[in-house]
Amino acid sequence: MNTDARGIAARRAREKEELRRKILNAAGDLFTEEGFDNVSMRKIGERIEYSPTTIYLYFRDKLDLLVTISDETLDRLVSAIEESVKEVTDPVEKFREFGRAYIEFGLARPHEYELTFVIRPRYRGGLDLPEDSATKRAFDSLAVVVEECVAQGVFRDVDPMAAAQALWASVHGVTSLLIAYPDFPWAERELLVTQMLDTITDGHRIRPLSD
Amino acid sequence: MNTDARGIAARRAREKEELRRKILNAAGDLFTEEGFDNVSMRKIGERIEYSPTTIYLYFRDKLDLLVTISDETLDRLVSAIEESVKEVTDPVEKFREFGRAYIEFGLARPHEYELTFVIRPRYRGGLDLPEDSATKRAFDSLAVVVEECVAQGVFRDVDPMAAAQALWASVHGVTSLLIAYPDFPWAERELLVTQMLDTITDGHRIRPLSD
DNA sequence: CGCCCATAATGAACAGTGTTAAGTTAATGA
DNA sequence: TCATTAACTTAACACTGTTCATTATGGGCG
Repeated sequence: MNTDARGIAARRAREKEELRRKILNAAGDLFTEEGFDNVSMRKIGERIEYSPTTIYLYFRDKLDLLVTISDETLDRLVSAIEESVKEVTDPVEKFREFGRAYIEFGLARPHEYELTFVIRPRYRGGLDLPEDSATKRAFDSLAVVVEECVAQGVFRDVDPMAAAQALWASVHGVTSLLIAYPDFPWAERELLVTQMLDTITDGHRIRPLSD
Repeated sequence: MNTDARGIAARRAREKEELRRKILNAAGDLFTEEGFDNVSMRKIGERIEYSPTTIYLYFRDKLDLLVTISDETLDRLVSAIEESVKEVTDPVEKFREFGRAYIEFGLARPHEYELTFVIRPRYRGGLDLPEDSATKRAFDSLAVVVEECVAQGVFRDVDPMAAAQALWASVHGVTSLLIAYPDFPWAERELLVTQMLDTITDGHRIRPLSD
């Protein structure tokens, strides 16, 4: 979208986009402050100093807000992972880094993470993976990393996609549980995460280091 | 609670308990049929042919229903695991069976599982582990199994509690994701689960089977 | 300039929610 | 038989997401 164009129509378009962003930011902030269910359209309206019904001129409904916000979170998660991973060359370490970066992102933004991976699917079933989405890209590149590990003879001949999905499941598990049960008597967080990543990585190895 | 006693007071107590169960069953059925958020106290009342407010004579609020039902689910989960595990003697296989039985239970009752491990913590933070709870018992015995694996020299000298929690996280991850994203292009379910459990188990081994 | 019209924003309303408090009914012990 | 108490219901409150008719606003055009 060209936001630099001049002229009246362009200014109007800019203003519209501006308010859209304002709504999105207010909603996002409120969702993370109070939790999705405790945020009403009226509260959002109040915060941006617009009538609640104005929001409906910019978003279909409350779920549309959730989806839009969580899509942005998804993009940021993928970016963060790609950023973390691109420095690592060894494929096995790269595999491990995918998991580490994922957990780090989620634990740094617990509310956004929950919004995206826990709340959203309960309203909108599928995490669809259009061919060009950042999510699909991330998944594919993780599968490629697994293939490299196998090709190098370090990993057993596992199904790369299944291995990628299993890693996702594990890191999502630890992330979401740590968020959901903050008062559970967890083992020291660093130990828990490290040990999990070690175990999964070594579990794929043909011949792991014996301590 | 003595439900066999005779007399008027006893009959009354029985009737009260009966209605309590009726409410619980109706609520539980509705929760799994329609989802927690889509079930209103009025709907529950309608199903049992009582006024909605009657429910408040038996349960503090809607959350109390959720907590009570999910506590029962938790008990059944633990029982199912104990049942599955008790036949297995080899500690490593036992460790694996903990995970397998957990996933099996969750996938067989997806709505109950979600209610217990996804929805409930979003309303009531802590999964508290009183000393005598079934949950605590299950966790402890899993940690013991890990200790046995270490003692036998099969597992590396990992922190048993961290290993138990990491296994929980992984199996919760795969269970909850499979439930939450039914339309995701998952690898074949059996393969995904088996490969995950293999990986985690082998990841703990000092000397795994090389493929 | 002054009118018209599209666009933006709003207020009122609807059907639904969880929950409380006052009111009604029915069964019991004295 | 009567008063008491437990069980249950009715009415209401404050709130929700959302729709629709209404009002304001500001730019294009005669």
